[in-house]
Amino acid sequence: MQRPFYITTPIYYVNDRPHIGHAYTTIAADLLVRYQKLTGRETFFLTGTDEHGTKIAEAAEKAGVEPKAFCDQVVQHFKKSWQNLLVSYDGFIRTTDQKHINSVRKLLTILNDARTESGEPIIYSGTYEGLYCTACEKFLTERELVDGVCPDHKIPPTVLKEKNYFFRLSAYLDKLKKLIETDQLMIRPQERRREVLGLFEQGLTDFSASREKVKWGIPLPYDSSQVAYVWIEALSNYISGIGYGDDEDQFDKWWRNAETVHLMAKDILKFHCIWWPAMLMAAGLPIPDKIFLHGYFTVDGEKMSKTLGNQIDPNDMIEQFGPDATRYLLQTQYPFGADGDIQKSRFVAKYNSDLANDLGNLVSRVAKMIMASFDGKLPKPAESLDGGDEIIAEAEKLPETVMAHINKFKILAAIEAVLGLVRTANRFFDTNAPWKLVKNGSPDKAGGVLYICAEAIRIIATLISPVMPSKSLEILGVLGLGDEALSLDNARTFYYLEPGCKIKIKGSVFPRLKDEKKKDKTEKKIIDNNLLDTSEFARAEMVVAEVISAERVEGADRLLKLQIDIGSEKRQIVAGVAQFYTPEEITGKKIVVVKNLKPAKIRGVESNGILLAAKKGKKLCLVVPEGDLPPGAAIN
RNA sequence: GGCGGUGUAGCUCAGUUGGUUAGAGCAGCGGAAUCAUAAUCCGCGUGUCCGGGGUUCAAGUCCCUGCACCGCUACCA
Repeated sequence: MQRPFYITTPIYYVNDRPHIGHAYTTIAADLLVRYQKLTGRETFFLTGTDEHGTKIAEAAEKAGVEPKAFCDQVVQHFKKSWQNLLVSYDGFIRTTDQKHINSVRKLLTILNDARTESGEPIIYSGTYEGLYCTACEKFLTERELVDGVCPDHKIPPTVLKEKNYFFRLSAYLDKLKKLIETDQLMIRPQERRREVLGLFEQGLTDFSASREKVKWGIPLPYDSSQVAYVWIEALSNYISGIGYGDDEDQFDKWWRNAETVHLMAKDILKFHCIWWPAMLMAAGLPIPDKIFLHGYFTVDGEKMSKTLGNQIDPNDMIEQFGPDATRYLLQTQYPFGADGDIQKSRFVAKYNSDLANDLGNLVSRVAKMIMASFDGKLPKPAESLDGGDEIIAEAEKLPETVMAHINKFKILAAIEAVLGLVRTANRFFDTNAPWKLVKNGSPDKAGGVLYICAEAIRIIATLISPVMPSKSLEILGVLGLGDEALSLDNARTFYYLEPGCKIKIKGSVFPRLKDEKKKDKTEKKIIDNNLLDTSEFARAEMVVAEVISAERVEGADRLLKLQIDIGSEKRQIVAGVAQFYTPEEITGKKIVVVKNLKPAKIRGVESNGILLAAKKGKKLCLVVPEGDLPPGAAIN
């Protein structure tokens, strides 16, 4: 008997609607769990939402509702999206659920009482020092500051200390490192595992376990003036969602006795691969078995961004391709785990070649011929068909091949293996040409060809069902089967279909799509939102300037410090062009600068203005006046 | 600059612990067939496996080095 299988996605922060990134991870998890289910394994799939924190509280206030009510609304978008994408989770944990809160409080209590092997408390009190904006009532990172002031309130933050509890991560580092090295905590892909091990070399410090100033959160059981730190709270969802502190039997089953897998994108590597196992060790709980971190994708070679207008909305894809093909297309763009590029132009081509031409057409030609030549009844198998033994062998071997890939998270390889059988079946159909056999008076032989193809289709539909759950059922329906047929065991055995069973097909399973480009609509929308008033544009005072001298800024490889002449005066600016221009090259050039920009300090160097340059990918060019104009000439 | 990654056919990528003539899909060209969603099937690729060293009987596959690119990170007003 196999161990039960437990898989999670991260919980998603509800300050955002679900986007393609969320969808990608969640579809992958759903697909992996469905494959496990095919083998007959008991499975549990947990996803959910992260709903605490200052940002949420603020967003709720803006919307004029209580935080909880605000979250309730956003959560519906997530649930709806997952439903639309055929994601079938077993648990949906919200960090505002009472059972989550209870669970976190239990964990915190245990951690607070626990001691390290050398007898030190795991949780200790310390001070956190940071930049605090009194108007926001929150700590800001240096990165968030604009010109050294709070971007919202334009006031400088004060350096403030607050009491925090800390988690003694340092006590677990050696042990944890060994667990990772020995794969007892299996981190995949390998490059991510190396990255984690690299973090140990770079030094890891204890982290905050609580915050004092945050209000929307879970108060510590032992100090109600503090709230559990976001990562402590969020990571706990993986156990609160399966009964920790609530239903011990369930927790035993899914955490202590199951194979536990966390799936996520690589950005949250440190928290999951280091903090989370350390917390569990401190609490005396088992660590997860596997952590898989998939990569990031770009769209048409560029990072997704609103200004580029190259985002992919899962809902748009569903509208164009349907939920099954959307899942298929997203998972076949590049290998799972690696970084990759999604090219929208490939969607239609891939859909047509794989799904319409190969799979859909196979189903169609086989079913229609059975209907036309065999009265819609599945004919009997026949002997000695050209390539018959080979296709049967390939089909019977396929379940093992597919699962071997899936168990290594090689989703693309698994899918391609299934598609291989589709191609074999089309080839088999062609070489035996049953339509000729019918005409030549060998209907039995023709029937045998069709029987083998029908069986291949059944096995294909079963093995692709985790990727395309509803389309697979539609295909099985053509063969007169339902979801009871969906199991790996059934896929392993040929001659499952009874000769004589009714075969019927209505339309096309995957109708061919026209390859046309009609995305102008969305592009226009984005431009409209960005329209400027003439007066707004005029606020930027641009002038021609001459570079008098230039030098590199020490310790920064992108920065040049420029002394420039703007006619009325000489001033200094800092520009991020060092990778494209040497100081010598840029000296003497006439450039365009915005002169009425707030002064700023960059890398400790004062900058009074910004120069104009055009950049695309790896190329950057200064914007220069086409003719000869003196410094100070205004640009309108 | 630090850490990590990548570099194989026009494009997207496979190439397992080093071992025979380096593969697949897509696109392209030519042909066959007409059951089927103008879908399918067959044939066609001498690719400096980024460059340079090295280890080895043997390297796309290991080691060193250089270059290019990507991600995170610091700095990009």
